[in-house]
Amino acid sequence: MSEKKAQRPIMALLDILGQRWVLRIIWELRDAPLTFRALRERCDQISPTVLNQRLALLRENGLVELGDAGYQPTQSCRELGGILMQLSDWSKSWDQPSGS
Amino acid sequence: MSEKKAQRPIMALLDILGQRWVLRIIWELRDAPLTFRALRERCDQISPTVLNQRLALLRENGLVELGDAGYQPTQSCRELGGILMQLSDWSKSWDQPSGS
DNA sequence: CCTTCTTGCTACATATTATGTAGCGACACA
DNA sequence: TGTGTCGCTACATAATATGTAGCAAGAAGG
Repeated sequence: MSEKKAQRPIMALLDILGQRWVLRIIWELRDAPLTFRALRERCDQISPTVLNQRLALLRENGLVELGDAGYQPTQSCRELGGILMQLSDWSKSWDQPSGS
Repeated sequence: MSEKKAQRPIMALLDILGQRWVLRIIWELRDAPLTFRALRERCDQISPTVLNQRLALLRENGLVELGDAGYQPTQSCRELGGILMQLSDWSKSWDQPSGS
């Protein structure tokens, strides 16, 4: 496949989080486990192809796991989710443009 | 263009940060301003087409600005960069897979 | 004026990635 | 034997990124 892997952890992390839908998936799993299909609905009906690719990636990297109730963040990822909560807080005071 | 804009701030933010190279760009600008070309080099020679698109996006959203010394994060974005630093800290204790 | 830098950025053909829709195989309940 | 769910796959089409070349503008020197 000839894919190069980032050397420093932060680079590897940014590589993963920077992929489309990844941040969103982690965000949607923040509260309760979701089934594959429920997760699709939360993510604007993302195509199952990509959702599966992302979930595989997140599972390989120990961020998400599939339990009885559906997909859920691992213990490790829950700390990461806490950081996303800070993003949420920050975004509330963020001065967005009012739509071109 | 028919692009839909996310309603809640966090969604809008995740939409932006979830685009390829965006997290990386913000990360690379954390210390000192960088010129367009210097930024390209830092980002593994990302194609100028995409770099320009992302910089335009970040500028429209008040996250990055072009000063005399090059591109730099806005005051607002510097807080966001602080959150990325937490990601960096977290990544150090993150248990990555040892390469397939 | 004429080079020779560097700057931000654009053009465009090619390659990679995502979307949308249909549906499979397994399991549960009736 | 239906009817429902589940995770997930196939595949054609559309959207996005890559890689390379190069333009126009500004500064510095001769």
